[in-house]
Amino acid sequence: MGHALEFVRADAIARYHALVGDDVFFNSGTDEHGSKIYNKAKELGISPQEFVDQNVKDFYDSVKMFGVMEDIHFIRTSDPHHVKAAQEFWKKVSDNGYIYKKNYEAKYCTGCEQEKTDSELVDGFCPEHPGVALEKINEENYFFKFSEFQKPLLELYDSRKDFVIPEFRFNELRRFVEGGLQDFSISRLKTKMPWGIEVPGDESQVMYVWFDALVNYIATVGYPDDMETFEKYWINGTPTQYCGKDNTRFQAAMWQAMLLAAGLPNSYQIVVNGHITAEGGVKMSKSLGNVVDPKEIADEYGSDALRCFLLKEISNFEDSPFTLERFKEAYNANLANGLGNLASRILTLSEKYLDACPPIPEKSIPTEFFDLLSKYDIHGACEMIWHRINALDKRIQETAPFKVVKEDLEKGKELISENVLELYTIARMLNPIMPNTNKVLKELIKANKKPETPLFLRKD
RNA sequence: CGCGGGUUAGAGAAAUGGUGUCUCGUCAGGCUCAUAACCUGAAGAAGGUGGUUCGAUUCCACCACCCGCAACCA
Repeated sequence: MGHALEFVRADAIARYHALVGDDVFFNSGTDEHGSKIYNKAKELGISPQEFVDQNVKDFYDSVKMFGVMEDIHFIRTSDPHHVKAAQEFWKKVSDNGYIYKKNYEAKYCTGCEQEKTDSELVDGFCPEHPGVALEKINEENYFFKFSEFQKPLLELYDSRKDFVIPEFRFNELRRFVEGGLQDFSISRLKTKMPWGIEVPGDESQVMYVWFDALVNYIATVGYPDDMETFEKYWINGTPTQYCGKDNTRFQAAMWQAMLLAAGLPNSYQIVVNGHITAEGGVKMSKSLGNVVDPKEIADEYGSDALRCFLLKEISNFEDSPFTLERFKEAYNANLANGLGNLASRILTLSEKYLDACPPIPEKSIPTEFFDLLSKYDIHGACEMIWHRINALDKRIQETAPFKVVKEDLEKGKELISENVLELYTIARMLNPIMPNTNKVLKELIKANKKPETPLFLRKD
């Protein structure tokens, strides 16, 4: 579900930019390297490549499932182009003197047959094998001189007031960087973890997964082959990254340091979402049985309904709960009783009394709406739409065109036309939020036809 | 005193230094164009203690509770 949230929010912003005429390059991708993938594939008895090839289908499915823009670019970190980009990037960073080889001491739990990080240990022991002493194993890894980037990063943060959205995440990040940075291991011995991108000039090592994965942001816009596209969208554009709050450091600190190390311009903005939780703010987890599958929601209610919930009911940046109960409630209120019913009552009148759809003005979306979206206040933008929906319902009640039209046809037609036009504006504003509904509603209005079946059927 | 976030009606959210807004739910009334929908009205709320202020839900301090993070899983 968290994945769906990021996908849909990024898509809404991309659609907003497209709507105001910006040239949008919208990208998403999958990390396909790393030990998790490798182990899982081994478990299934297939090659890692076969495994990720299978997984990628889910990803393409979700484009439809979540109503994501069809011209989205999609990068896989196992793409040859990405592999080349990652190696090229590595060389750049290495040539600039920010990569070195160092002995790396790992703690290995013989009980789990796994390396353990300090944060995983409890009182110096593996929590699952508290009696078993940890073995220390040594290996040579490549390290990235992250520590040298404290100052440059802080300078970057100072020079870009809105570099990380929202502000409180930015503060959090700044504190982290101010607290001092340590160099990171960025490679693994191939003999231990063969599924990764080979380190240039060293066949015995592969890149550590996040190092290669982060490069996808520039690989997708052409780096290093198509520098024209790269220049257009990365150097001269406003490359904006979306991530969950758990990913802030990787995107807003490490990746930025890596870009500096390679002598490339930084990202423009990092937008950080909160997490979706289950009932009561607890984590969604299979063991607790509180997982809600976005695909099931989209199947039953449609992608627009899912999007509407994720964009309108989920907080912009804080954690928010997603439960089936809340979803249904919101669906019935916002879509069935609200938007759907409103469209139905207006279009029934217009089909009956108007000869054709009244002339539609070229532009009618208020600039305040775009202002909200430019600040990533998607929730606020939705509030604005639903405020208009409510106001229109109210106006119909008060002006009673259904009554007036029987006494004074011309006056009644005038009232109905006004309502149709307002409905059209609402439909337009739905473009970034609910792209299908935006289309369907505009078509109905132009054809002066009431919906044959309810736009959003009430569910009990 | 490791860092950060949160605490607003029964539930979920928003805004705000001066009548506290929205959605769901509850109660009463209205309308009939509409998807048993829609409109109006009512009841119902700021964790605690101090401080700044003419005035604090909003700013500050402290306390309580909840939640993230604390770096090689991304």
